[in-house]
Amino acid sequence: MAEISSDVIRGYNDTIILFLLKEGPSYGYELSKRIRQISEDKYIIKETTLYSAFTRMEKNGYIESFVDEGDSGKKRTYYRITDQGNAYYESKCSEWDLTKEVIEKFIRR
Amino acid sequence: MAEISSDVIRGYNDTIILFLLKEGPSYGYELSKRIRQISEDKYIIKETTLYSAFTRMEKNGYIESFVDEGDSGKKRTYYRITDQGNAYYESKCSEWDLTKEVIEKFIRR
DNA sequence: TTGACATACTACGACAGCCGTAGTACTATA
DNA sequence: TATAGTACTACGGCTGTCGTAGTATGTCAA
Repeated sequence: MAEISSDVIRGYNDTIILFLLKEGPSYGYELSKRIRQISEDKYIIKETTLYSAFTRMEKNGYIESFVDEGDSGKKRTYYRITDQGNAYYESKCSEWDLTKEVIEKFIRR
Repeated sequence: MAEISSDVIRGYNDTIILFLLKEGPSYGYELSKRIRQISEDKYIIKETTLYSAFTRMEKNGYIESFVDEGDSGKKRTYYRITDQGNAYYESKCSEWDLTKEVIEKFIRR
C-alpha cells in the first residue's frame, strides 16, 4: 500500500491541527490520536512534528496555550485557536483547492 | 488570490516533471514553460528547483540525460524518462489519491 | 510491589527540498 | 548595438519533518 510521504503533508500539518482545534481546545496526545482516528490510520503524525508545530504556531499567533489538569490529576498544555488561526485556516483551505487543481493536471487519470 | 505554497508542491515537482517527460524527452527551459502553460500560470517553477530536481532524479534513476542540438545550433541537455521513472510516477499517482483523501478530511467543505 | 504500558511531553541535531542571489554565455531581433 | 530571451551552473540559507533519546507521571494486572 502507498504511504503518505511527509513531503506532501508538509505545510498541511498546521491546517490539520487548526481544523481539530476549531472544535475546542486540545493537547498533543489527544490530537495525535484524533488525527489517526479521523484519517483511519492512514496518517500518524510524529510526536516531534506535532510539538514543534505547536511552538511555531503559537509564535505565529495561530494558537494560544494554557496549562490545565484534565479529568486526571495530570498537568497538560492545552492549545486554543485564535482569530488569526481561524483566518489562516480559511486561507489554507482556499490554497488547497487551487493546489489540488494544479497537481491534478499532472496526474494521470 | 491564494498562492500555491511551495510546501505543498514539494515532493510533487518530480511527479510533474515525469508527467511531461512521458510525452517525450525535453529540457529545462521548455519544461518550465509547459508547466506554466498547463497550470494556466498558477504554478511557475523556480529554475533552481527544476535543475536540482534533474540532478536528483537522474541520480535516482528516474531520468536519463543526453546532450543534443535542437533546431537551433544551441546545445541543450535533454532528459528522458526511464522505466524506473515510469514506475515511480505510477506510485506517486496512487500516493496522491491517498493523500488527497486524508487531507480533505481536515478541510472544511 | 513490581513491572509493563499508556500518557505527556522536551531536547537536539540531521536531512531534504525549495529558493534567493548571482553569474555565464549564446542567439535573435530591432 | 543593446535588449530580451534562452539555457544553464554554483552556492548557501531556510524551513519543516524526523530519528533518537530521555524524563516523568498514571494505571492496572500478576
